[in-house]
Amino acid sequence: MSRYIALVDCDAFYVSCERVFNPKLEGEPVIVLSNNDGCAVARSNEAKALGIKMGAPVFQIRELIAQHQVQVFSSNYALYGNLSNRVMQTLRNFTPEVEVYSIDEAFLALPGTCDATALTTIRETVKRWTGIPVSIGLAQTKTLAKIANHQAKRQDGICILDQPEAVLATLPVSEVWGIGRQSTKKLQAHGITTALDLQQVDLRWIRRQMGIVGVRIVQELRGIPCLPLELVPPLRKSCCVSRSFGRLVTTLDEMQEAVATFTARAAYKLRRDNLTASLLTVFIATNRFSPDQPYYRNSATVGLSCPTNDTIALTKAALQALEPLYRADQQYQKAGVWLGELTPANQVQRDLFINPHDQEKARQLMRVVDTLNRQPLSRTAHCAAEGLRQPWQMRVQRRSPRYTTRWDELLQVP
DNA sequence: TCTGGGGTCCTAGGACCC
DNA sequence: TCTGGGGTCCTAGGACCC
Repeated sequence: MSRYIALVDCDAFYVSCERVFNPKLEGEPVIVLSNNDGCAVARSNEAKALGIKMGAPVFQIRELIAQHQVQVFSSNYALYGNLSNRVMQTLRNFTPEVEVYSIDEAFLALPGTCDATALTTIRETVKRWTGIPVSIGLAQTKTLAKIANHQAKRQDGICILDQPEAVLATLPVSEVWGIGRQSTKKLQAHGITTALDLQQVDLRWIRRQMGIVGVRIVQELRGIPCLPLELVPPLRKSCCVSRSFGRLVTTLDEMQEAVATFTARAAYKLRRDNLTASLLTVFIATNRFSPDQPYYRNSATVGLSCPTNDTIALTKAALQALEPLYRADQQYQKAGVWLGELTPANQVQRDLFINPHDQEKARQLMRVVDTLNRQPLSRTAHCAAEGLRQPWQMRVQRRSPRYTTRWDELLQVP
C-alpha cells in the first residue's frame, strides 16, 4: 500500500488538559462540563465506568458525582485551545500532511511503510512534549481510520486496520462515522445492523436511500478514499456566537446587552480572520425543556449595505433586528448572533455612500480596541450597549486557572 | 433550579428562464 | 386547446460532526 491515513485522537481531551496541570487527578473520576456548566462533555475512563454518559445534564448525575467524589470542572477553552495547538505542532514533526479536524483530532497522511513502531513513536512523543495521551488508528481511508482509532482506544492506544472485515462485523452500524440516529433507524429497518452489512450493500440502493453521502461512506468502508485530506482549512462561510444565560432574561435591556456582547465577539472573530459579513441574523429562544411554558423562538435577518466587520455597525444592525423579536411576556434562556455571506476583507467593494475617510477612522478604532483586548476574553474596551455587570452571563463555577495564557494564572510550585 | 456551542454539507422544491 | 424539456439559482430544512 502506498499511503495510509492515520487518525490521532486525544484521549478524553479536556480531562487530559486538566490533568497536565493537576496530576492528582490521575486515576480519579473527572468530568468537564459544557458552557454554562450544563452537561458533561468530557469524561475520564473512571467517570465513564461510573456510567456517566456523554452529554449527560449535570443535574441528573448530581448523586453520582457526590457519591463517587467525581472531580468536576467548567470548560476552560483558553487552556484547551493552547494545548491543542501544541499537540498539532508536535504532529507536524512527523509529516507535513496534517488535517486538523477538531480541537482534539487530526488526520495524518503516512507512508505505506508505516508500522506499529512508528505509531508508538508518535504517541510517546506527543505525550512527552505536551502531556496529552493520544490514540492512533491507521487504515486506508478516513472512515476506516476512525474505526481503527475506535479499536485503538480499547487496546493499547494503537491499531492498524489492514483487513477490516473482522472488525466491521462486530461494529454496530451506528458507530460508523457519518451514520447518525436517522440513518441508523433507516438502515436497521432494512436489516443492516453492522458496519460489515453496510460495506456490502448495493451502491445503487444506498444512493437512493442516503444520497451521495451514503455512497461515499460505503466506498470508504471498502477502502476506496472519497474524503480527501484538507490540508489548508477552507474559508469559513459563517460565524456564530450564542450562549445560554446563567439565569433567565426577561427585560429588553438585558437582552440588548447580551446581543450586543455576542455581536462584539463575532465581529472580533471576523477581524481576527480578516473577513467581513453581509448578513446578520439575531435569534432568541425560551427554554425548550420547560414543561409549563410554550417554546418560543424567533429570528430576524438583516442585510448590510456594505460588508463589514466593524463592531459598531454590526451592533446597530443587531439591535435593530432584535427589536421586533422581543416579547415582554417571555422568559428567555438563550440568544445568539449569526454572521453570514463572509468574504475576505480585502475584497470588499467600496460603498459609494460611505466617506472613505470615516471608514478608515472606524478601522483604526477597531485596531485599537483589539489591541487593548488582546488578553483572551478581556473586556478592557467595549461598547456601552454591552453593559457592565452582565447579570445574564453564563455560569462558570469550577474553571481551573488559565495556566498557559495568563501571567497571573501561571502554575505555582510551592 | 439545573439540558452546550459552532460548524458543514446535501437535498428538495420553488421561481424563473429559454 | 395543447401544456416539453432542460437548465440555474435560491432557500429552508434535515442530518451529521465534535
